[in-house]
Amino acid sequence: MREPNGKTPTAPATAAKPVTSYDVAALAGVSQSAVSRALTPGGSVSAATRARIMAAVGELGYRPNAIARSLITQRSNMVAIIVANIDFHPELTAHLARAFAARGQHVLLFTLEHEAEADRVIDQIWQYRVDGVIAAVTLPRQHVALLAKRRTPLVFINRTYPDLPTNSVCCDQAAGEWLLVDRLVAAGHTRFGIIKGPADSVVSAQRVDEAVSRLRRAGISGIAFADGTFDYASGRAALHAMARAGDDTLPTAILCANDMMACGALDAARHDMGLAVPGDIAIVGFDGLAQASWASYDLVTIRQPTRAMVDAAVDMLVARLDDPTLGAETRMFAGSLVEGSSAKL
Amino acid sequence: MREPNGKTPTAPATAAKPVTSYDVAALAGVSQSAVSRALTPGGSVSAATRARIMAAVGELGYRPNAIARSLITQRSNMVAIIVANIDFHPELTAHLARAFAARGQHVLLFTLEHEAEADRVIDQIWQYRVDGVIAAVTLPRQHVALLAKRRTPLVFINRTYPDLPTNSVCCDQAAGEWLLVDRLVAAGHTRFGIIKGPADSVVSAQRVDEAVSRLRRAGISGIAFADGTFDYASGRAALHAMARAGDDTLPTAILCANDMMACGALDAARHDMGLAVPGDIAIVGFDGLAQASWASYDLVTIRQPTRAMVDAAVDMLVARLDDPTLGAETRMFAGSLVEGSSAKL
DNA sequence: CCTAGCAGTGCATACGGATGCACGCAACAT
DNA sequence: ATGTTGCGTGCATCCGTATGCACTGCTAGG
Repeated sequence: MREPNGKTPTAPATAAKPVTSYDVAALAGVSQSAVSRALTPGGSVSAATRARIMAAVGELGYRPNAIARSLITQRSNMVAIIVANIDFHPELTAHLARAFAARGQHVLLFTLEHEAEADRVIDQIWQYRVDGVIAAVTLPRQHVALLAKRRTPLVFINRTYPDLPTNSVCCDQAAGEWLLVDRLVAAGHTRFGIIKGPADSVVSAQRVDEAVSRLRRAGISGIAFADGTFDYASGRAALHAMARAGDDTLPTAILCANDMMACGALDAARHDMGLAVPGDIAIVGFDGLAQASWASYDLVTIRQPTRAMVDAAVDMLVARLDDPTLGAETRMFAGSLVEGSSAKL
Repeated sequence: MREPNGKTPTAPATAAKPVTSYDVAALAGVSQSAVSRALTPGGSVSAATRARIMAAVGELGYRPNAIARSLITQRSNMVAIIVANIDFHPELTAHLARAFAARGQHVLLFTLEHEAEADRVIDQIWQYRVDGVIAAVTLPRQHVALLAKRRTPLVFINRTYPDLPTNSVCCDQAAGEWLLVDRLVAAGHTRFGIIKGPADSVVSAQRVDEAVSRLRRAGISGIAFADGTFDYASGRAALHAMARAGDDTLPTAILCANDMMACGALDAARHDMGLAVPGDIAIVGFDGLAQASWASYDLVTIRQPTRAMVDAAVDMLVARLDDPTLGAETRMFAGSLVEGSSAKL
């Protein structure tokens, strides 16, 4: 059963026992180590032997077992990607997957809805001995420390830990918000509203804080706030809430913590309240979401250079796989103003 | 170096050699097999021993090595997900990831842009000895056959192979298109246009074919066609192309192979051509994309029950992991008509 | 002609955990 | 007191690949 019998030189369509390097070695008349060396780029094998082995590989349809290889080499060639809610940045995940595939790394995908799930995820990540981690979520500090202790490279996207040496690739949220605020102020707006993202999102907090401080600096007070959860419906509801709270003094400019909520707010203004955008009210977002530039919205927003950021993150991680002694690094990218028609600038 | 010396009862913050079940065994004063059994649900260990082992596990921070476990158990607890272009169905990937996480399976994500990449992907999948595969893309028949031969369960989403016994979870595209066509015909439309998806997409082909045959059946001919690539810009461009080609006889109803192109077509009509939707032209899509129901678009479309389909696919796959002898099965889901305002029905 | 060097090869072992098997020991029935 | 269960435990082995080491020839240098 173990040995191929003489009647079936080519593999029969039955049962298909997993074919190992020993099978290849037997067929090629060499040792298992020769097979291993023949398949390793730097392996020391004669051309003739390699040819015989390759022929056997082809005949048996042998593929090395990555699991077994990982066990011995102590490298899984897998990286974990942790995203908070994939719906919000689909292109990010897609680009990451492609970029890692190009580097010969495989992607283990983890999505979490609440920070509490981070425990479970970190546990799994560790068990699978991934080579590195890309996190587009905020992880508890103890987990960051744990990964550092395990010498597992970790690169954050759009978040940093001021007191922890972490690698990260960020879009300059401050510069982006300042630009938006400055342009809106210059356009004559004095009554501002801000639609926040979820309370546990550092990205939202950062954007909102920067906007507020910049507004204060411009001498503007009496900012209206409304809470959202980064999704369309919450942006739409937030503008309604603002209208209810502010009686008839709705702000003339609304800063949204992301594009999706800006789209919701825009629809609330235009469709629900019959307001003209940007005539009666200006609405701006942040992210550079594809849909935000669709003609019906055509948002004024800050576009993050997602592709470049992803490439940088992958570069940074791969560099640390090759040389674990590299120190912490933060690469900052500038967002670009998208001059849409949802605000007169 | 290998043995913890007396000076550091708790692990020092340096170097952090990987801790194995042998380390735990030594600390707890038992054999390695006892450790393994203590961590296995059905393991035969006394309560006292288990407690000692668990204490040691906690002290050392031991986590079993999933790679090593996979090697011996012949189960990686990983499933591969292959998606064509994650941007188009972000929620699909997200739901899959969550559903599998809930079943204790991990997700290896593969994205491909062209079918040619399937070779590479299948190779990788095989090397990692994944337990199963979910494919939201069309794979070459030889690869389907290969996976079947390797006894790797495979579940397709929204595609079937008429002559191959494959598992799949589908949304009834025919019923959906028929419903759209019937309603539009009943509403009095006689001049139809169809915006196709990419040529290599079976989903597009299926939707278009069903629409065409239903229109013929209703005695309608002279259908205008335009090619798209499933994305927003191509939908917008397609309507322009149709207007150019058809001189001044633009169809009064446009069937789009997906929602994203429908959004593009709608913007082309409304913003570029100054047409009223649905007054001058009716536009319908297919998918039930989140953005399609945003107020600015409010598309008439067929919503696929994505969550239910994903759950079904995961159920189907997991069932086949537990019992590989299960036969091929296809589960069909009905889409639901979303009565938006992009067409008068 | 002798020896150093080197390319090729096989042997043996390691990676880390799961599991069949045998054995020790206690509880129970006879 | 003896035989029968059966639980808890350790020993040994296995999964499939990579790699250090020893060994074989063969070539080149002296």
